[in-house]
Amino acid sequence: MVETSVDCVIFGFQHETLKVLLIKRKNDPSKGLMALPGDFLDEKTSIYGSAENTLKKITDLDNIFLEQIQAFGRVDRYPGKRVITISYYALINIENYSPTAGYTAEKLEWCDVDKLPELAFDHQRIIESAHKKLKRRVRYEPIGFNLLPEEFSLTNLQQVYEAILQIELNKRNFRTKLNQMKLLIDTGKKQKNVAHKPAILYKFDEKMYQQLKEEGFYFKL
Amino acid sequence: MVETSVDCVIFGFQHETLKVLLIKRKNDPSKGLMALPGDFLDEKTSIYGSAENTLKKITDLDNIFLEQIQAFGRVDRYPGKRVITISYYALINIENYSPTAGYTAEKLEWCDVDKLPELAFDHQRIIESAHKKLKRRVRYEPIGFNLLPEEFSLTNLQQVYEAILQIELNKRNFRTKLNQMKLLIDTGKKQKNVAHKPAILYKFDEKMYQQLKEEGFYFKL
DNA sequence: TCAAAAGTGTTCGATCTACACCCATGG
DNA sequence: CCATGGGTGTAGATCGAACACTTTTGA
Repeated sequence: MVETSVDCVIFGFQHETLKVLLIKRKNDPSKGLMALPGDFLDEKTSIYGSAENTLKKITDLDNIFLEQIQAFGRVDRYPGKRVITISYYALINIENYSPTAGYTAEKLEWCDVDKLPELAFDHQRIIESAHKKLKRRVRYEPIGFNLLPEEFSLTNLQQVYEAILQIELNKRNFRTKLNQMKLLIDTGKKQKNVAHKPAILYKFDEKMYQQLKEEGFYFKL
Repeated sequence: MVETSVDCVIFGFQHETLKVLLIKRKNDPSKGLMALPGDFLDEKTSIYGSAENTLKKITDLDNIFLEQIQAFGRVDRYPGKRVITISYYALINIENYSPTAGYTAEKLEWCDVDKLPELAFDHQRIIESAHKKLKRRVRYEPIGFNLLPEEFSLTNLQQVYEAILQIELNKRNFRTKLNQMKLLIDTGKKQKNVAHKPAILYKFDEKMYQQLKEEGFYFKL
């Protein structure tokens, strides 16, 4: 019999770098190694629901951006028995996150996406796939916002994109493009206590996004 | 216990339209309905391998472009028991295809991708996902070639892209772009017995593609 | 008054689009 | 010699990269 699990690649953004939330496994197999949070799939839960539950259990967050990556199913990916896994990636605002309950016994760690420790099973590959998918998705859907607090500056946003894509972007052009899209609302607020001209804080215009989406618009960075 | 199956969306190109290969189910559940070819996953086969086997059994073809779409796992997607499915899509040259053995008992049919009959389970949704994924993939990897015979004209190729993307493309610009990419080899041959200027036949330059890929090139239609 | 980062104007070249035109073949 | 689809040249618009510049704040 083939068993099925669900694993989550949880991305966060901190100190201008893209992070992944990993756990230290407290049980065999691969006890002690770092790994993606996940669970076995049970008969009464959809796979998407199962990913939501995993996310909730570990971060205590609801209503998070969550998208399937793909299924991984090589015969030898898991020791001892046949387990295929269906992987999801999530984008969260690291400020809202609070490590909780079910996972307190384990060590939780935000790791740099390009400085990963040794990982259990094929989780390294899964994270690579997740990052690759994110890189693509981010170019034609405005999902980068999910990694930021509700209010953010344009520089914050640019840094998110630079961290995800691992390239430098031109400030002038980045701002011009974002302006054209009309997806940002000026909150009227500004940064405080910064030793330079304070940046305007924006928020993402969810309604405009839905509207543009229906018109067949697509976000192009 | 959750069971796992693999389903294949097999795309072909004929009469200037994009087609999907469907079977008529000979057993319950959904006996008599049209559906995607697929199989249950067994313990000793990778999911990719299982998709390859399905493809081989139904088309007798090897070494085909085959890519995972995603897993579908709503609780009620399959009647009577819990079955999740992992879906793949394939691109084949319809001329090479020969319906064979394992499936002779069933009716096989190439259906227009936008005139689908009533389908079993959630296979309608799976095909829609496949088409959506194909639309995206085709814009940054030169996979359209897989739907054509070894030698083809530029008009053939343009029609493939128009059928996949369901839009009209400008002849002049399409050709200019393809020229820039240097992915085509002039075979020196021409069409015969056509009542107009015969078109030059090209083939896809596999080596050049690999080389460009390593250099980080990306095909942009 | 200085450093630091926010924010803007503008030029230049590449790319995309649209249209017009010529070419080779069978009937 | 005509209809048909193959194949090309080019002007104008649009887009993106790059650079230099002004602005506002805290120290």
